[in-house]
Amino acid sequence: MGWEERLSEAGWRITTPRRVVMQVLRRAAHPLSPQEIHARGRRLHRSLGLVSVYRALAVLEQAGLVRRVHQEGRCDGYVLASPGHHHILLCRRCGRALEFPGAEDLSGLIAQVERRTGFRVEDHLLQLVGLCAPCRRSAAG
Amino acid sequence: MGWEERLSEAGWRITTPRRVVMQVLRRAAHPLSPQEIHARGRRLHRSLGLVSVYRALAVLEQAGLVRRVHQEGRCDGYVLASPGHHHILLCRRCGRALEFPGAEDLSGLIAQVERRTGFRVEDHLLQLVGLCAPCRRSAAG
DNA sequence: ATCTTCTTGAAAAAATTTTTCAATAATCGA
DNA sequence: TCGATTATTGAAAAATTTTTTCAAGAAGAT
Repeated sequence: MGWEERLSEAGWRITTPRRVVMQVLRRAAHPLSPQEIHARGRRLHRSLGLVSVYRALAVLEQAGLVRRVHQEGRCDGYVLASPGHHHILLCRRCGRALEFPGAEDLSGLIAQVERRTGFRVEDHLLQLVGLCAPCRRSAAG
Repeated sequence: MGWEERLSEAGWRITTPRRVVMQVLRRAAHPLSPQEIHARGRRLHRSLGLVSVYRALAVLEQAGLVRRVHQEGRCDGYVLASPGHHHILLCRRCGRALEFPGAEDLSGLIAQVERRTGFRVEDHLLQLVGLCAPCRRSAAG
């Protein structure tokens, strides 16, 4: 099922700003801030307003089509999100963001946490930071 | 080793704003924004400026004494950080933040990621969201 | 006690995000 | 395909958050 269909089924309209944001993120090699999305988006749709980028991101994030990336210094980056749970791999050199599928891998850890703390874990945010394969090869750490 | 010593050894001075921020966070039951830290801090030190809170947080974070908490909507919350690597447990009901020690628990997952993607994982950010023990008992989901 | 230099607080500037509102465009039903 | 309905847009303004600047003040070393 395509993203447009998913948006529709969630009750949202398919509009030009939303299409443009998706397209910009699809082509992006690394997480983009609203400003960056706006700048690139205008090349596809001249009259695109920054406000609409903010609004589109909010809607797309709610629909699970887009994901916010959390970094030390900045938390304003967005990437495309595949359906299902994924972890994020962030390359500290080229900035590329990769998705890594699966949530089961954490079940052992989560069970341990629940046992020791009495916490009931419902969700999680996992981001791994390091060097992607190409950057590993081409560079001195 | 106390935090003051750790700060000193890292080359920073022990100042009133930094002391106040630490004290406020020590007493806090949940992550606080710079604004909130400022408001509470002024009760301990009248002339405390908001700018100094921002600056103190930056320094304390660099020194590993304070940690920023990343949430869906807001990423401006800070909590005290214990030495060593910890994961964060966030209660979605009362907002409390707990630390959970250990990084080894992820080694299996990390090895798997490295094997499958060629990524070299150097660091990670893991936050678990759910219900803490008291909230589990006292509340309907 | 004094000197050096890091740090502070206030004001201002910059940057980011949200609100408002009339105009526009997406979807639905005929 | 054409209207009618209503969500959505873009621009301006407002609100909020964060950073910069700089003279005055305080921390730490001698």
